[in-house]
Amino acid sequence: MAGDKKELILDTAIRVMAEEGYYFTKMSWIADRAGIAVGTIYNYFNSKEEVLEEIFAREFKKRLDLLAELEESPELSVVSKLELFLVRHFEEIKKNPALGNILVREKEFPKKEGSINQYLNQIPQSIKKLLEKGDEKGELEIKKPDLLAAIIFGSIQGVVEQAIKLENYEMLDDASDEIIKFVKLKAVK
Amino acid sequence: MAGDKKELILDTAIRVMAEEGYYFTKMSWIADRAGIAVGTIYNYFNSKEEVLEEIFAREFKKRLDLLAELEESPELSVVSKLELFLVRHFEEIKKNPALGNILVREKEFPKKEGSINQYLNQIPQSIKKLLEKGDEKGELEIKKPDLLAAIIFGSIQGVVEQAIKLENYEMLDDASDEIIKFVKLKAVK
Amino acid sequence: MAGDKKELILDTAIRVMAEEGYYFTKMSWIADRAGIAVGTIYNYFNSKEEVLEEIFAREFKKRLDLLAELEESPELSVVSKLELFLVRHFEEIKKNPALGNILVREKEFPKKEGSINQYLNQIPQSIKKLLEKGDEKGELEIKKPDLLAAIIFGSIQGVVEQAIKLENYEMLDDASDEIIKFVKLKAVK
Amino acid sequence: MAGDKKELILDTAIRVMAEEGYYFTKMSWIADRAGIAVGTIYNYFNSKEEVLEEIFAREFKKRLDLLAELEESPELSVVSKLELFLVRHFEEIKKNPALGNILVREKEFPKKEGSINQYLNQIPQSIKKLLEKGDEKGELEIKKPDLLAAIIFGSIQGVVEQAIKLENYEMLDDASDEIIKFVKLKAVK
DNA sequence: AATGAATGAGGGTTCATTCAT
DNA sequence: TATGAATGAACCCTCATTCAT
Repeated sequence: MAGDKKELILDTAIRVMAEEGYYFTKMSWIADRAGIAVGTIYNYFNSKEEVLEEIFAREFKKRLDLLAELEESPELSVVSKLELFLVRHFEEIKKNPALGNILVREKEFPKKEGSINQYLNQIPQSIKKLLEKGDEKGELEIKKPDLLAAIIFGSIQGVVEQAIKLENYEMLDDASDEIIKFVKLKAVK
Repeated sequence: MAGDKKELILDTAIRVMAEEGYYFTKMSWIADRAGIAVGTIYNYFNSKEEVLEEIFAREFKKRLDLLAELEESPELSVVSKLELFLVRHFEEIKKNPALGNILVREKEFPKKEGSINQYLNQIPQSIKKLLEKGDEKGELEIKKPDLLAAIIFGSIQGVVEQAIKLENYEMLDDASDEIIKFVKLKAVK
Repeated sequence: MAGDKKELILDTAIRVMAEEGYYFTKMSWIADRAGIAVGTIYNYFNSKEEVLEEIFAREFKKRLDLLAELEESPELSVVSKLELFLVRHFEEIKKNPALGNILVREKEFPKKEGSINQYLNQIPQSIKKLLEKGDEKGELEIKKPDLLAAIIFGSIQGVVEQAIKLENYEMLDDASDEIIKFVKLKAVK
Repeated sequence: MAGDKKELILDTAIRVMAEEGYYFTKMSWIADRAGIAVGTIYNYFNSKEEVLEEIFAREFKKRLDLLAELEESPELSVVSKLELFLVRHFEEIKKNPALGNILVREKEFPKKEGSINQYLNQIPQSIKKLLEKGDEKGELEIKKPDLLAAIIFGSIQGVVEQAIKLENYEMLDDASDEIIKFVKLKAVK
């Protein structure tokens, strides 16, 4: 019940923020769209920023959990792991493009530490680790893991961004295939 | 002289916004850092948003001009064109990372048409056109130009973003090479 | 039983308000400290202000009752009456300094008539009446009863205030003695 | 000019807060009464609380300066010093009773250190020091300086409070005389 | 009688923008 | 052109109060 209310607020916030952007979104709009009072939002969140943070925290947790899970699957090749990650990520975005929009766009919190930025950094970090593991195992040959991780993460973001902008969500179906081809360039034949 | 003042304001705005983010940046901070009065900014710009827009307009104009120029160079292969574009872009970012930071991060203007978004969309559009040209000429085989353009543009953004975050600007030197390898995957042998 | 709950609320309110001040005290804090729900407070009081009013009403009733009782004791001199009043008042404060703190500090209700101010005015009024009675009886010679009552009432408040601030409650033991010396200055020898 | 605006705000704030109490006073009322915009107040003060603090700081500074000045006048007896202090204080209150009202009433800031409370404590402290000096010099015999200072300070506050409540400002003319009689009780023969 | 989540009016504060000098 | 004090609409957040359970 209480969980439902928090969920309702988060879902509504995602929709409003996706349409308007975090900066333009007014707490009262979220309340109106959710059919509740402004004060109610503050029974579940301490601030507007915290609402956005919770969205990021939840979604990035999902991705990081998946990455962690994949990392501990010795039977899978690194390339397969990455592929599985991409497929799942794009599936999620397809289910909720509004969410993707936010995840891809809101990057304006350069100062505060315990915030959105910490999440935004963890994905490329994890991708980098995965690539390095592939190098160690002799599966891949990675000279510049930071660069490669940056490219892969950037590709993911770029695809989501364009898919939403062009409202062409089919693009997401082929995206993992295409990005993975790039990784395979580094495969030790 | 008047141009100098406008330039001073833009340069200062880039630095402040890169550090703080557009949203957090106060007009008075820009004025203080530039050593001028707030009112003076409004002699050269109509609003805070316009300052950001001018930054985007200038930088994207540079890139779009280059792309247009390249497009009209029949002697160059499409891959070379893209490569030249990437090299130049990363060079510019290396010269002024603060600028890169802004270009990559400020995406929160979903509503207004005549704004930042129009620029952010033109680059992938141009890349797409370039790829399609390559396909037409039989140089490349591009099945999904939107997707590929999204990946390339995303890669560019991702590299800049990580280079700035990790303060590893050498990454930018190798970035074009790496991204171009990906395009070459599509080359008709 | 019901009385106990009301008493519990008042006691808790006194403690919280003494620590934080009426303005800063939140109804939820009182509820938390009392181990009850906020709503329960509203079963016994109509508003936050009414809680404070009840505290004032009760404490001032005690003092005014005592003053009325003393007034009707023809066997006592006016000086003795005042002395008894002071002794009892300071005893009470010593028993519950938190209460004294509130009584002395909360004076911010200048507008509403049926409120705290009515009580705060009654004590100096009663002191004044007592002094005038002494004058009529030829026991004292009081030229400016308002002024003298103001000084006596102010002294009482001042002593309580400082005793609490300095956490020097022994000060209260000697206070009546000292203040009464002042009244004796007006005694017709 | 800038000083004038700050003075205007302070004067208006004193009047509004004297009528309504700090708690009830809205920043917009002060602005309206002063004929300026709300924002203008914030060009001179950082918060509502700071407005009140400045009022206290200024007025208490005047008193403390006077006390310090008197302390360094070896030709004056301690009793004369106290008398001069009282006379001046009551004169000031008579000139601006609204101010007196605030000084006497606003006591609700029990937590924050660098605030009103620091001032409210300094006066009794200074009076205490003065009394102790009198004792050292053999002019007075003070057994309990804390208590006596509390009584004197309380008397002062009480007189101001009643004078304002009863709108009987003549009371202030006789107040110093009366209070000083009390101090003289402690004079060595 | 007790609960505590929901309410929403209200207010302090911010800050882009203006304009008289 | 440059200035920077003045402006006031706008918005986040608070918290006393309510009421369905």
